Amino acid sequence: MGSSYHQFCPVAKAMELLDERWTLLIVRELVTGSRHFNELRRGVPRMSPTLLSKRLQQLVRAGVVDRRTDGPNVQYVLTPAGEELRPVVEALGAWGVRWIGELGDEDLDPKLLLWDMHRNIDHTAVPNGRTVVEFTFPDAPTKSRHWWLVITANEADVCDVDPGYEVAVNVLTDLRHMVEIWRGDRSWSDALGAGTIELRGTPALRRGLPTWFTLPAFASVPRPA
Amino acid sequence: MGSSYHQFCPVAKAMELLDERWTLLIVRELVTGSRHFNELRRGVPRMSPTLLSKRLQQLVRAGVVDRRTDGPNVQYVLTPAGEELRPVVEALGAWGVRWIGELGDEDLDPKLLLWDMHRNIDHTAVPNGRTVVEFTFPDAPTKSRHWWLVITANEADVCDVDPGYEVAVNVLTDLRHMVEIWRGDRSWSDALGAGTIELRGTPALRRGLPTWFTLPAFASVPRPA
DNA sequence: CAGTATCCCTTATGATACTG
DNA sequence: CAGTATCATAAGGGATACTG
Repeated sequence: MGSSYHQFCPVAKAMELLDERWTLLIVRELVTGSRHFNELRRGVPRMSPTLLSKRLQQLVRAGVVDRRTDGPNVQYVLTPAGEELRPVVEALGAWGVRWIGELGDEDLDPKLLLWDMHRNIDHTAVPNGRTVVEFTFPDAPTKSRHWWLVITANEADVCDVDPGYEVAVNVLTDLRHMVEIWRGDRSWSDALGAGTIELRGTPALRRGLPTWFTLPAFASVPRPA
Repeated sequence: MGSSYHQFCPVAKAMELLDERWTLLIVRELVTGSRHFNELRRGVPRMSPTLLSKRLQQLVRAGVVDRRTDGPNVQYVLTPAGEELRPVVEALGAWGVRWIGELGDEDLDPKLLLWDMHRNIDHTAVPNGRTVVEFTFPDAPTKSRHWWLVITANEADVCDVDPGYEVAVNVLTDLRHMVEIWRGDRSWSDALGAGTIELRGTPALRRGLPTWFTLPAFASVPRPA
């Protein structure tokens, strides 16, 4: 646990738990719906598993997370106390998207982007059967230039190798532009109009694609003038 | 500045700035209205001035705080971006007061308590002229057992030595109980009824005293059943 | 009042490899 | 899948004293 501030103020008491590196990002992952250890890892890929494990234990001890085991099965679930951290995460997201606009190249992780998109798919909007979306980031290093999202009725998988299925739509854009759309810094239609992003596929599928994804909540936060 | 999470998520970007030790407590102080270096210090007494200075510089660089100089006079003021951290601080306070109830003895700092009370006085409720409130914490070590609040029309001073003026009301209670009232864990009337706190003075002044202070915002947050 | 200057030292955490 | 084990480094930060 973080060391004490020696203050009775609830802000200080809350931060004793929450100001440690990574902690609130794990809460964010849990709020987003991740439950399994390796699922959480994908949301915080730069964190060592040792540290993730330690943080989860701290959150359990703090009463924020419940660790449920069912045989070999392990789940991490937010307690009521943890669930009430959602407004904190949302407030931070809203603030961050308004006031920390500048992203470094270091912040642009295609794997993280695809991971995030894959769990925000509106399956009711995607055509029936199997739909494959290919992402091509011409500016990315060779090995992280191509990604595939394989979407079925109630699942979606991220691939960094060609799964071999027919591609419905190919999304061509610089990684940064795709991230900007995803964060709500720019709308699909703006980016398409400006030509910073290109969709390849049948007109119907190209028109449909932007509706297949539900942008994160903070994307709709109005930006400062 | 805190090191990068290498994530484009605004929660992560926000936390790169805010998850460093003390940072959000300084923001809390600024939100509360403190402007001067030594005024801020009193709100985070366990922080070394070097570190406070460093944090303030970080906040200035991040565009959250504006450092204004007028000759020898220095003021730290929240920018619009900083002002918008208020909801974050409030969300943390509301969460903390609901879910981090247990205070260690280490968290009970009488100086901090008096400092916090002194800036939350409703001067319109206090009798005209000079009003002195003495606090006696029988459980505290000798040197921090007695405190005085000297309230005048538009000022209030905290003293740890008897200022010599006539005392209007003497508040007698364990430090912990006073903190509980201040945090809203318990109401004045509850505590008075239970006898965990005692007021000495004329009936009118004793009745009036609870109205002289405006409890912090989080005090009114409903607690979990 | 508004900070700097040092100094030491713990401990947090990144990196990597490994296990049931 | 769900973690543990180990290690070495950096640096974060506490304490204290001092200055214009």
